Amino acid sequence: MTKAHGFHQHDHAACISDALTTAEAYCAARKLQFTPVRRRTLEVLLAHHRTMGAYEVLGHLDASGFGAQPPVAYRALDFLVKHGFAHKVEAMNAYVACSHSGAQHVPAFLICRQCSTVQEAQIEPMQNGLGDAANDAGFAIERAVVEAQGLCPSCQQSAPE
Amino acid sequence: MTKAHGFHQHDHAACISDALTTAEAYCAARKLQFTPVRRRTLEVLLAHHRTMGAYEVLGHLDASGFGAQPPVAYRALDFLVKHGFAHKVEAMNAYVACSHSGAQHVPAFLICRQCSTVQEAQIEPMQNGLGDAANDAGFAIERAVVEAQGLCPSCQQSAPE
DNA sequence: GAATTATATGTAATGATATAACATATCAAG
DNA sequence: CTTGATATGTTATATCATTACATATAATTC
Ligand SMILES: [Zn+2]
Ligand SMILES: [Zn+2]
Ligand SMILES: [Zn+2]
Ligand SMILES: [Zn+2]
Repeated sequence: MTKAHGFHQHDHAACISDALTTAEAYCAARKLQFTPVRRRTLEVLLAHHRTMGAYEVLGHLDASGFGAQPPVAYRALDFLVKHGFAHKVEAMNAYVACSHSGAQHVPAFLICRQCSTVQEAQIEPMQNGLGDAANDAGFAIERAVVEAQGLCPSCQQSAPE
Repeated sequence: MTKAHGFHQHDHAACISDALTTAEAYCAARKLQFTPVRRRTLEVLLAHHRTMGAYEVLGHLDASGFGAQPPVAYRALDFLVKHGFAHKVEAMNAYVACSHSGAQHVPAFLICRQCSTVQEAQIEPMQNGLGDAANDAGFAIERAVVEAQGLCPSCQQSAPE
């Protein structure tokens, strides 16, 4: 089975299973608790393979027998984001599974304003001009949010404006 | 009078008056309506010289005799953002007056996680690796959000952790 | 300059996103 | 087994943002 991954197709089943295996191994190595609700949250993000709001994720967790209140989703999502298994897309207040699981990276997103599809890209940490600005200011960067908004290939055709 | 601007001091009164003059001229040239509520909103952002939530801005507008309901602030802020007089810091759901008023630019922010001070920097649009990723994907970038989170110079001393 | 259209403002109601606080349960270490 | 740390569940509340609609002002057309 294939499914859209960003703007292309790919083997979705393998993609899910790889990401779960990677997360499991990462947690085992660091003695992090990859608990059922955290695992299920990652599964939900991976299965949908697009950005999801916390309440949408929560609906799936509730349906799977976990708690039904917002902190259930927010805590699991915070765990996944903290350890790099998922990212928060700040411009959408939404979450997405990481497409480069395992690799340490600065995530960057291409967000289509028409169809809301999001593709994760990788950028060079200090090669974006921001590093220079931070050095000049004496600012110590810990995390970077890089999000581009525009039109994806297919939406450029349907809305050529 | 001087006031913190990002991480340094500067002549704040001149900074406010320059930005208002620039906005006024820009609007006059394009026949945009720089109405009292829009002007006051920019004044409020400029006077505080830091990020402000929409409801905090709304409080000042209400106190100045404008409407007291959220759309009053959101509409004025949207106008300012649309025309480049202010920016939204997505990672904080907050707004800040532009520090480079008049110049067309891709805004980038250095956000201190401890004191919440935000400094605006400028980056080269297509020189940040994101341009390459977008070209590869056939994605047409219209707008970019670039926000670095970390510790500002003074907070590095007080929290050297 | 009156009629028409577009733009802007004010308000009420609601929706969407996120956290604080606290009780209970489970896990890790001594 | 006891203790302390971590994780989960629930209630309530805080914070951010929009829809819908009425009224007012500005720009355009005749
Ligand atoms: Zn990633
Ligand atoms: Zn699209
Ligand atoms: Zn700016
Ligand atoms: Zn600081």
